Amino acid sequence: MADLKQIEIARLAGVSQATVSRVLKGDPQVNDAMRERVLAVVQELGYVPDARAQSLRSQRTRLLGLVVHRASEALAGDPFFSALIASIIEQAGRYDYHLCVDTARTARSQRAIYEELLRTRRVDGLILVESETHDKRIARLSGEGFPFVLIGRYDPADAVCSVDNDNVGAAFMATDYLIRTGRRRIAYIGGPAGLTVTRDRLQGYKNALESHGVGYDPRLLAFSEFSERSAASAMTDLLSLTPPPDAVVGLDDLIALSAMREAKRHGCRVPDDIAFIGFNDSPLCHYVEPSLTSIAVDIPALARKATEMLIALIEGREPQPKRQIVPARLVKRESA
Amino acid sequence: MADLKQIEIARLAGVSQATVSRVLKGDPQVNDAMRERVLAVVQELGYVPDARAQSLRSQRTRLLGLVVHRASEALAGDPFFSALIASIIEQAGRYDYHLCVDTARTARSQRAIYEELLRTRRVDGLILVESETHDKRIARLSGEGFPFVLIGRYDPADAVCSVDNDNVGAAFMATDYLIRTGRRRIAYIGGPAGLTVTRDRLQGYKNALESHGVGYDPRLLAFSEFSERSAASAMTDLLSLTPPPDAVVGLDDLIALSAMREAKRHGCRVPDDIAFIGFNDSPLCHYVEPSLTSIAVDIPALARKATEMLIALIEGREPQPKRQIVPARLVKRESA
DNA sequence: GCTCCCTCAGAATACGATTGCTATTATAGC
DNA sequence: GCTATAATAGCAATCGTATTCTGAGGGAGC
Repeated sequence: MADLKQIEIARLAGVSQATVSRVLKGDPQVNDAMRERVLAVVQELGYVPDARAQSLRSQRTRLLGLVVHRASEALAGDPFFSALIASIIEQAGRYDYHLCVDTARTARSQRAIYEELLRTRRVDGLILVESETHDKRIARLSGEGFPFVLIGRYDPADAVCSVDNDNVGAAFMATDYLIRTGRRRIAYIGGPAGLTVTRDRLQGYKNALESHGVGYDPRLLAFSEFSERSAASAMTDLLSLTPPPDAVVGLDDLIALSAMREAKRHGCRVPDDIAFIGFNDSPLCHYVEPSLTSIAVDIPALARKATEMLIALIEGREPQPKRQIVPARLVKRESA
Repeated sequence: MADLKQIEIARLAGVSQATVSRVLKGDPQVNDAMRERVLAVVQELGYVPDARAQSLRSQRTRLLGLVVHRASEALAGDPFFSALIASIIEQAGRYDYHLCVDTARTARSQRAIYEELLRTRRVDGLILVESETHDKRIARLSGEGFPFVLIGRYDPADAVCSVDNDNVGAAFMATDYLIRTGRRRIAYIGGPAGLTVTRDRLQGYKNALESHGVGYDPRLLAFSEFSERSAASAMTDLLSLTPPPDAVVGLDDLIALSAMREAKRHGCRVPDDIAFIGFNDSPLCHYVEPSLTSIAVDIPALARKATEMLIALIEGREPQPKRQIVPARLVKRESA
């Protein structure tokens, strides 16, 4: 059953191996009668071509690589990644590609990823997620002309293919919603100040304030590390203002959630006294109390665009545009 | 830089291509001086062998396949899978293997997995997660002698390699704990009835009841899909019993949380009126209110054993024993 | 000095599928 | 009837590496 080769099919069908190959590739230069004959044998024996040989000959593995720049422990707890992986698998499958996933946490494994996946031609292209310290790698990738696409990072300066959420628009949406529902002293708790995502969402926040003529108060800005304590402490500071904020836009669900907890601990009622909005619409949002209103990132769209761009690159087409933005969506729950 | 072949290295080092191959494979039958000479050229040019050619020649791709029998939407929200994937990647990497992930939910994708991954020899072996008990594919895999390992399923009858949590023991632990803390009408919300994990945990639940002489009431059993709605609806049904349950063992954290939420919506106080225990100890458990007591599954151990067994099979060693059990641990929080 | 053995590197081949080129046949056009 | 043309299948080279086979060279032992 297993371990059949084209040449055996050819022998049994009384044709040459080249003909079997042509039939399987759907080559029109094959007579119908002969095609039938070959297909009958293929069907009967359940022959499937050997991907290894095809890869060598065609110089294509039909394998995409997904590299996540995060330690596996951090990856482990984050549902964003299982969603992303699942979506990419699904999209890749539509084009007969498979997905090879790797994490690049240590320096050693970073080298490993790039060398072992890419230079060895094990995959036809790469999708990179959450790359931060990789500037040199990206330059190298571009330099070698290897097909790759970034998710969640962009650099207007370079002509690299990327897909990202509409962070400015998403923060605008959150802030706009809060203003429309009567909030006026809206605080923003960002992540580390250096991150693009922190800056972009701050911009969206400011845009919304301005578009409604709501005054911008820099004291309502806070920047937090990605830790529960840091977010809680930022919240405490905000609550000491007079008057205190009546709403908070958090950089992500965990920051918003930690802030919300802290506010409750200070006796604030949510959403009556103060409203909260997070980002990512993680499963967490459903389960906390009050449930957290959040800006949903359209992960399937992110995956679809990234996959399609990458496959286009692999197959020699030039994707237009090189940078794609996926719109976000407000998921209203109890906290705002 | 790219697209170097052994033969070019050979030419530059003034040796034959075979020698280059030998040096790279660490063949001892090669003179030190010549080895140095070759390695110098390899280093300088940054040559890496082509994995496609190696695969064809060696009949090994050094790629493991991970097949998850769940729709991508269900996979998406579940942190268990990102943890599992991350751990398997890490373990596989220690043996210089990479991981190819696929989902198998639709008939089309099932065919895709088995035909395209395995029969095409695209991967050297498979790890199957959450396969249903009556899976014909598994019989076929065994029949064709392909290396594969099951996670979360076993069948004492067949000699298939598998790794599983101690589901019976874990559910026993949960139920036993509830009984010891005074609960008597303990409900069990399983997943789909065909899954081994559903059955095993049910068994552990029954064992605990029996060992304490607590009566077993089949009306306290419910089976849910992996969706919030389904779990909530199961909970609603359970609450309509008289008397209602005073505790719930959920198949996983998401099911337990959905049920807990639903119970609270019905006015139940947790844990006073009703206690909840989930499985997987996902990050979620910390953040909900009350925080969820959960049975922690040792995912890294699961991944390590599965990966090691699979690689053993691939490399022709017979793993002993064929079935491995990973113990669980109770993480006590507020909900029970 | 000769044989024997041992070490080691090169030549040749295999892995299984694809594809450019060629050979054959059929058909048409004159 | 003969050539031009098209249709179609086969031959053989090729993809880049691993490995078997072969042979050259050197040292040891008599």
